[in-house]
Amino acid sequence: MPQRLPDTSTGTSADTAELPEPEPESPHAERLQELLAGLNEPQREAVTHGEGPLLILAGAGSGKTRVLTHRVAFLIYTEQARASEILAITFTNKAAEEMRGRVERLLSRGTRGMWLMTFHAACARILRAEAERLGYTRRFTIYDQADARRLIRRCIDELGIDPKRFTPAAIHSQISAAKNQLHAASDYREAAGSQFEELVADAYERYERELLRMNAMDFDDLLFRAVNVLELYEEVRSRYARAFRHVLVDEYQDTNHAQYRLLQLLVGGGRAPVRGERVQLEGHRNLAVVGDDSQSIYGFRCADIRNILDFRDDFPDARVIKLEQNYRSTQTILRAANAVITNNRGGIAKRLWSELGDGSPVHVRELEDEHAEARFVVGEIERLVDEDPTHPAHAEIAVLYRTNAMSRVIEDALVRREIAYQVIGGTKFYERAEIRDAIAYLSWLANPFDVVSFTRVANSPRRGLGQTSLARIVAHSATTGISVWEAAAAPAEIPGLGAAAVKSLTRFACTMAELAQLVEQRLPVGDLLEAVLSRTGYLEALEAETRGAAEKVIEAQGRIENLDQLVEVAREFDAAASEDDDSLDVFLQQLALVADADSRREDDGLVTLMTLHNAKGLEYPIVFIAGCEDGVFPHSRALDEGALEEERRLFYVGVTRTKRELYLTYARQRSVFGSPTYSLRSRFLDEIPAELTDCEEELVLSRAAPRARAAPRARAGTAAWTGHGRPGGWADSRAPDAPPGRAFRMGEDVVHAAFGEGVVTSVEPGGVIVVRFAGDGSERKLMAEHAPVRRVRSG
DNA sequence: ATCCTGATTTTTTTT
DNA sequence: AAATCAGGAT
Repeated sequence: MPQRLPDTSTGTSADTAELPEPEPESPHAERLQELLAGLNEPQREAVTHGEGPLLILAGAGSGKTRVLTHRVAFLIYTEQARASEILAITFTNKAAEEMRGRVERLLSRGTRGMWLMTFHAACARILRAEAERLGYTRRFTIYDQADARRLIRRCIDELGIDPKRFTPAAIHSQISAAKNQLHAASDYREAAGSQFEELVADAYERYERELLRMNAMDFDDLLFRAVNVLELYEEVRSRYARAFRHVLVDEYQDTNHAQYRLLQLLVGGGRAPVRGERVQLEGHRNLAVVGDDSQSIYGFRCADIRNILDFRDDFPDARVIKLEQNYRSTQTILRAANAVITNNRGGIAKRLWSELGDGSPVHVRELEDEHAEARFVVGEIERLVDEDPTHPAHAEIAVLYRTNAMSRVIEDALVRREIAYQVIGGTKFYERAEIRDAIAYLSWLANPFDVVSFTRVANSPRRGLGQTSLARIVAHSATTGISVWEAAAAPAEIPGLGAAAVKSLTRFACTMAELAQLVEQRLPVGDLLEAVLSRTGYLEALEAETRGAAEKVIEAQGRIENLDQLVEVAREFDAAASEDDDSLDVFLQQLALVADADSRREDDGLVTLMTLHNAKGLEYPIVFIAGCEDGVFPHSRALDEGALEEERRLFYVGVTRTKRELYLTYARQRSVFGSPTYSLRSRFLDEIPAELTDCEEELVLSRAAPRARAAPRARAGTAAWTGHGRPGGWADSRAPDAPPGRAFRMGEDVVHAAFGEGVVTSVEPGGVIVVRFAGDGSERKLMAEHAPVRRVRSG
């Protein structure tokens, strides 16, 4: 918020570069000594770097967060920056919280005023202050993935696009990618080469119009619009650029183009101008980025690894510091990780080393199926906790997996053995229907144009306002240009609305008008939320269910509990928040950007379960990685898309979470979508030198022929044919490192020697693609490798 | 408008 | 196996 931005008009006098060595009599001298003690040489160099660009290449476990937090403290102690002049960006809320806590401990005081948050949160904050310049109000709504997808679905319905042929998800991911490259709808249209891309352009244009009309932004817009506003208004850009005298970015390898551009706008610098691109900006260039190209795992979110690889092109004078000493893992684990990652090409050479000794070998286990795997993991956890000489606590153990769906079986096994655990991520608190309903009520109160929230809430609880009535209300608001709120307030004006619907809507609008009064009166959001839940009849409807049919009772009770929890969250917010005029907006913004309420707890005697992606940045003495099978990890879809190297980096991330004991397990058989699938052990397992593992038979065989053991199992995989009509299983998709050009993607235009032109409507495991042909409209499954089919060059 | 049922689809990964 | 969807009956 601009009013909170410090006045930095006073120039830069004493607080510039030259003070790595503190004056002995400086008031902070003692604290500075303390701060720098215990850092190794390169770490200290990074922490005490003065002004100007800084690239820290930080291998896994090399004390990256330590360097960042200490650097922030250093900047403040040496008075190179005040708290409010620091912008420190992380990728996840979890990381931001972690960092805030550690900085507070270092400074032994609060960090208020410091912008320590995710990219998205920082952008949202900038936009709440500046969005009016772009035609939004400051109370704009943030649509999450699900909301955005609903809206896209409506757009493509209205365009008459067959949602079977082009799914909302496929179109959304195209639009999302475009936004992350800072391509507006018009840019996308210009570049569109295929029929599919033309359709996406139509959808994109409409979607954008709708978002603006609804005064709403999706996640990608937060970045895109923030960049827009900084590019369009030099005065805004320079204000923020001056305000943030030091910008620090964690996980820089995961930045995408929009994020990259945002940073350039804030600090100046940038690559040589590309045609049509405005680069080369004035600025203080106090940008410190930390990252590890080997841990880049967000390519699917348009992360561009070149941002870190080319940092020195952007800032030729950048100081580059490598952190290569690992303080986390045993030598064995590091060797295993390094051995795997060397199979990737390119990247920045690093020599990670550790003084922690060899430790145990990597434990590799083959199990019959996912249930046996889960039992093994749980049994081993019990054994370690009871028998291991180090007596690890449950909290020191993490179980990692590739996809959220895999947690279930492991959870079951843990429950059976009565071991307490926590799942990070997965089914998120805020994705539950009742929570989303409650939030939608609040969103519509805050933003009367928010059609998505209105349609979610209007008939929940049941008020007899079905699809047809809702469509009429929305259409009326669109044609007359009034907000849905206003449209709903005057039901009689809406053409075609039935008498019953008019009556019902009148009542509903009245209730909402009353609640809007409460918003006007600045009721604390906790109280407001309670009022919403009771006056709209939402809670009542749920309570009615607890007295109804037996099966639904438990569920309804759970929902009520969840809502109580949300009220609790709101009350905590009220307690913490200052007396803001717009607390409802701030609260909603916070909810939109914080993924899960039940966040990670420590020292709680809980085993932790999470996806490999969620594990980034964390460490555990004991780590299990389950599902090390080709097709699962590396994921079959990643293989199809030629993203093997990214999967390998993900594996690297998983392995390097481990301090001491690493378990890699795989199952010969696993149920996928309810039907049994046979698979081979992950190729990544074979990339670990056998002498580092405890699987002795493997040692002999895999030296001779790495796939020797796998081969017979490939034949065992013949059962896949008898199994459940998934011919080939993963075995065929195994064509190692297939050139990325080979893989077909959904929506691509292709031409077949016999059937003519068509479009890829789905990509299946085993190199099978489904193509719908324009000629006769037929849909056929083809083996991508062998069928006489090729991609039509778009354009 | 709502509810039921059978069919179809879903699983990457996250802000 | 679970969740969502489409179509039809009430």
